[in-house]
Amino acid sequence: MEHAKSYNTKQKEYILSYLKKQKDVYLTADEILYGLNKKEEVVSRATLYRYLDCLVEQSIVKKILFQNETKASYQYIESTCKKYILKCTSCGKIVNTDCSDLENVCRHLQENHNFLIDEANITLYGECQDCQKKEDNHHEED
Amino acid sequence: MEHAKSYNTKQKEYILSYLKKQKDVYLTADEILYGLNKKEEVVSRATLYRYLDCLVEQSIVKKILFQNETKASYQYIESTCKKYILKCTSCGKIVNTDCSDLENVCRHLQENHNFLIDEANITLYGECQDCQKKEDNHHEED
DNA sequence: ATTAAATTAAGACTCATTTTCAATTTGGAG
DNA sequence: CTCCAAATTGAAAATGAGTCTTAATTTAAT
Repeated sequence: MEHAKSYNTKQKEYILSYLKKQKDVYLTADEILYGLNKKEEVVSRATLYRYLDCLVEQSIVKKILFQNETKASYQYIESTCKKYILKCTSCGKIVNTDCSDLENVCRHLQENHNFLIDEANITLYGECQDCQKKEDNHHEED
Repeated sequence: MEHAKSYNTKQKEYILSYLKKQKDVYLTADEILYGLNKKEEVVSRATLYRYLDCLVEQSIVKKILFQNETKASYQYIESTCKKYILKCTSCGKIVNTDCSDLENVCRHLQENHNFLIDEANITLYGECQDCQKKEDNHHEED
């Protein structure tokens, strides 16, 4: 009997419904607090963190600590159908994709490397198209 | 002229040569400090962090913040020829691989999704072979 | 040997997150 | 509905990784 009984509270309702409304966005705790405050749905920082942990535990919310960031980001899992995250290390832009080739690699890693990838938890870093173009321009200017 | 002149010091020598000796291991700042202390090659915490930043900047050392960990881990880049990291979320084990399928996906993402992946910075999470077996056993017992 | 610039160590500081604890809320039993 | 134990909350203190400050030391070029 791991989990105790759970009570419904307005704070939980505020937090979860706020996250559900966000589309394709990863929000930090501060951003969530700010968004809720604007709606006058005030929740304390401690409660937010506590409930986020709980939602992550239940696989309702995804928690990501992007490389080179100090704050964690959260997303309601069904808010995007695209699974894989590509994050640009230059401008920070996030591209969600469903690339089937990546899916196939996961199958390959399972079958040939005996490693079962958690596909809901893949983030690749690199440079987006715009930033690649900017790089090119800079080189031409030199 | 961005960078000032750099001096050689025994602290830098201690840190870099310690990292070079490690094979296929990712070490936290604390682990590096502990290792150096044992060798009586004492370096202050501030110096360690400062020099690590510098090594990361120069792409001599790789810095990774694994999901669900609070401390960053560091590795001398040439200490493994295998590029990609598979990390087991059950037991924490790290498997380094060179899987060419993964390499091909990176090419595909460049050619078809216009995203240039940083291949030196790929970590996938999942379950290693041993932990998958353990899971199976538990299910049989139920 | 001199000296300016770079580096160091120690400890103060920051800031995201966690913990503590007293006060409040929830929901089931009566 | 009323009571009450258990769960939850908010405020503030605590934690802990990493950064910054400062005075003292080291480096290396002259």
